Amino acid sequence: MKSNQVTIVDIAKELNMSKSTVSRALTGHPNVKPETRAKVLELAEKLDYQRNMLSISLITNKTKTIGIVLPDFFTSFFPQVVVGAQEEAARQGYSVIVSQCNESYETEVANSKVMLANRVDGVMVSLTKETLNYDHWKAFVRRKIPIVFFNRVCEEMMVPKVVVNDYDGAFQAVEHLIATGKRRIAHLAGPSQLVVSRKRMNGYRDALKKNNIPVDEELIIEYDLNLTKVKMYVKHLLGMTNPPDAIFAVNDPTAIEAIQIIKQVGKHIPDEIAVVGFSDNYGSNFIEPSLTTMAQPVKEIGKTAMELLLGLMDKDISEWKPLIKTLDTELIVRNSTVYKAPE
Amino acid sequence: MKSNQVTIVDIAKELNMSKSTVSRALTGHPNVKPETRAKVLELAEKLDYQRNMLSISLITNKTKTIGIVLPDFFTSFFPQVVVGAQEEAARQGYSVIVSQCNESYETEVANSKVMLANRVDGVMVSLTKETLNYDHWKAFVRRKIPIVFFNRVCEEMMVPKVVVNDYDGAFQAVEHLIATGKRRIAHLAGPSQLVVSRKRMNGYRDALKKNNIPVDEELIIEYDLNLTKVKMYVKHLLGMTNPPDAIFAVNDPTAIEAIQIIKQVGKHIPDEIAVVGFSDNYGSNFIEPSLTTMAQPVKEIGKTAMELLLGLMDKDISEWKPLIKTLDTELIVRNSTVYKAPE
DNA sequence: CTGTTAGCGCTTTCAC
DNA sequence: GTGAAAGCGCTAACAG
Repeated sequence: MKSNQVTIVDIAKELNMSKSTVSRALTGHPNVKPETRAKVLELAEKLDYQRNMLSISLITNKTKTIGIVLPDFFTSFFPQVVVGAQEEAARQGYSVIVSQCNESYETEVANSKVMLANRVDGVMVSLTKETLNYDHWKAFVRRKIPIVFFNRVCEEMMVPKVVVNDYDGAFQAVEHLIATGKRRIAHLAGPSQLVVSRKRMNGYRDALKKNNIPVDEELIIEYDLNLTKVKMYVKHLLGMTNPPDAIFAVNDPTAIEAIQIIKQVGKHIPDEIAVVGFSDNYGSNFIEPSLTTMAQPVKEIGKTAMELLLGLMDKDISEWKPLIKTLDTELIVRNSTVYKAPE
Repeated sequence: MKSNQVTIVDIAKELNMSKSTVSRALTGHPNVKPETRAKVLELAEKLDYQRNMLSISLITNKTKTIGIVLPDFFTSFFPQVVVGAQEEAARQGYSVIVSQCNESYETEVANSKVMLANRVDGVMVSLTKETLNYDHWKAFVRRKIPIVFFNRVCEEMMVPKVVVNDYDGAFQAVEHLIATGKRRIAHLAGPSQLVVSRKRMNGYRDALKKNNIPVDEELIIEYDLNLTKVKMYVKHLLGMTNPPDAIFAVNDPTAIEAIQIIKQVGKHIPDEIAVVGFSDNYGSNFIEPSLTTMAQPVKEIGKTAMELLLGLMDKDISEWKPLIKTLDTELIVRNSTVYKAPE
């Protein structure tokens, strides 16, 4: 089956010159007679010639393609990260292969193989909540393919990472609750294998301690982020003899779920129980009451990770400093902690 | 700079055999002595050999890669479509390059070039709201690269398309409003260059006509989907001497925006004014009041489009029937049209 | 069963 | 300035 794409040979034949000349004309090589170049360019334009990156990649051993591997596409978080990353990649002449893993470790491994087979020049990775083994990513380091983690990072690998100040964010969020008069603050935490979960947990604990509020382990529920379980947890918390007066949730979907349960039960937010989330996902501003949350600079995360990654491109592996970029979160106060009547 | 990846030559040299034998062993060719194959496979495993798809693609003129071009990543709609599409692609051994265009025609054109340069085997496309010229997509047809449109389709190109029954959906949505006793139903419509906008508009008009409700052009506002404008439109509608008692919005973000304005103004939903959206995006179920909407089978759309596309792969261009697959929407009745107290 | 050869589309020496 | 030849990593056609 003959290709339908115009090649350099086609142009060379048509113009009765060598392919090297055509190639030179096309790539802007200086040693070409202007007249020749013009002829080539004109015909290329006319025939709608497109360079075949495949062959170039084969020669240069570079594909100008970056792989992005994500745990999920469910909330607005990761898609927005992709937007930021893709913009930066495009700016530097790279394209992007995205795959999401449905939070499955197996899919993550499979996706990493796809990236390898497609010879990406680098990968930007956020781990699934199941991932405990990193061999498939270490393979990239072994092959000297740059890798940058973001959000859900792998602590044991000495490669660049982009995170937000989860500890500080959680700390601030909890201090905000304390400032509004709350004292029994529960924490719906994420699974401890995720660094973000642990950091947010620590921020939560330290904020309480700093304010001389004893940490009540009964108020801390660690779960696997399977949202269907939130109902049970919230009901349990509300049914305690000494129930919490606030909930700090590890992320917005959890917080939103919690708000809905609390409303069903008929408790008043924020007076009886306040809620704070994390990330400022799409929807958090229009749930009723609107959700107070720590906003993450989503596009910025994508952009930064991509910049870091592309910066590694020409460098030797020895220069891959395990640089950790920490971006700032921002507290967005909404009605789930401080009620403000609409104007 | 030497590649860091193990090649067939490396294995052949190590094992002291020809590269063709190694290649055959690796690809499962029958004519290889089991013993030889075992040796090759073992070493390949040990050296962590990965086939270079680039060279194979160069030979076969197939990349086993599908491009997906989307107008935006803002709502949950397109990311979810990607999930469905990617699953199906992976199932059939294809990987996927995704790019989103920020609703910009120029970016769409640029992205189409990237797809071409990367020699994708096919593309799945949903147009930006700006796109009026389709030359960049027609180039794919000219090169016999299969193309399938979905959601925001190009009517003038005779290629397969995946859509939902926008007309029927709109019709049903409006009839639902009428069934709840509404008579003055406004329509916040999308830009008329989008087929979906026109179809939903027609469904709206016909539902009114069928129920002997005169179409009042003053109640129809066509806009460019720039959400910041919704406030003005809704205030205008509510301020009319004979204001509408319901709004049918072209999509959920518009409807959600409208609900927030209506609440600000202090009108009661759904009694004074009901609202219906389209798509059942993430968030529509937990806005207060929750949004009645026509749900689209998102993942199904992605899966179907990918199936259609991959089905075209071995076919000659003459067999690309301009098949249009229409998937069904489903009315989800929530509190923005029929108030139901929580249990 | 295995080895040799040619070639995918392009760039890049090395000649002239 | 331009052409000829080699080669990126792999497969396929042709010999043995």
